[in-house]
Amino acid sequence: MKGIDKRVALFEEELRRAGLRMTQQRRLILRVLAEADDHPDAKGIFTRAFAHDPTLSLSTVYRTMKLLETQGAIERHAFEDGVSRYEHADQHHHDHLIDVETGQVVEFSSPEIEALQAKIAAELGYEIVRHRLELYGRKMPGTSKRKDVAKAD
Amino acid sequence: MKGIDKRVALFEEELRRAGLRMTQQRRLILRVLAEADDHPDAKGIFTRAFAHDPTLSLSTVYRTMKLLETQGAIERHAFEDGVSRYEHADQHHHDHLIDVETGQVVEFSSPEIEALQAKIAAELGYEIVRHRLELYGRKMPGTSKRKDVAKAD
DNA sequence: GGCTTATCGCAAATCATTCGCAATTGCGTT
DNA sequence: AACGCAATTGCGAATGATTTGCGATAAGCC
Repeated sequence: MKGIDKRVALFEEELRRAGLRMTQQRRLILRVLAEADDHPDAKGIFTRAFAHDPTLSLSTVYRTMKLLETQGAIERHAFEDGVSRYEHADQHHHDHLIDVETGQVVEFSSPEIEALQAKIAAELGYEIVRHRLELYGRKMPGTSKRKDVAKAD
Repeated sequence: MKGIDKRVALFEEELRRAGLRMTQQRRLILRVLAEADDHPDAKGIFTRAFAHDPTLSLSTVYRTMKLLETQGAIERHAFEDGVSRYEHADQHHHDHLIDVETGQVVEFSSPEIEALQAKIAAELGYEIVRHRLELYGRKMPGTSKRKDVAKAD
């Protein structure tokens, strides 16, 4: 609740700097995103925001997501279900593990894997611009470790 | 040229076993796929096959790709451009490095990364069912290493 | 050769996402 | 507080990849 308003204000500044406007719908979508602890898709964001403002349109959600992405405020991911899912980008880099049964998304990061990726790319004569790493797994019985758990819709 | 016919024959057996038929169009698509050393999408496969049989339809290509995928004869990949690309599945497992400038796809495999993935998943209480690893990179000047290079359309 | 039904070609249907455009609304300026 | 204009919105239509319904065609078994 506290960090959210600050983030919205910061974003408004960035917009202004680019000659853009902080509209009611952008403010609303931003709030929905900030309150989300999962990886919602456009329709999911629209549904949540629509509850607060029934005049909002899905097009505006898509347009805003694109804007937020180019501004670097959010990250877009396309998992195997084909739709684009979003999450705010104020955190450290991480990859995703998707529970094939529930669709739940668990975040993780591994400097070792990143290092190996860079090494492999270098061996092939490339430098990495970005990467996509998704693990699709099934919960093992008996184990109960936790870490940055976030569920998808 | 030799292995192709054999592979087609093997596939025909599998089809028959499932009560399905080896049609002209399936034979043709299979041949196109076997001759491809890249990762073509449905339209690309259609174009190549259409050159040999102008009565072929794109629907048939899509239907055949789905069939081949469920039969495990091919693998489908959806890189960042959004379209599904296919490659025959008779090779060892590998991941992909995509040249962000040319779209060229380089294949590689890393037992170390696979091991790390399994370890990470286990720590989170999961066992991996499958994964998706794509590196997007840019060719480094001066370096000239090669390895399993395959270009996209 | 004939029969059954899997498969095909075609056009229409989906689905997520984008776009065109007229109506609206931020917001810097009076 | 009102003005003016470009940025933005909502809506519906357009897109592009992929799927599907259906009548016509052709595998494969007798």
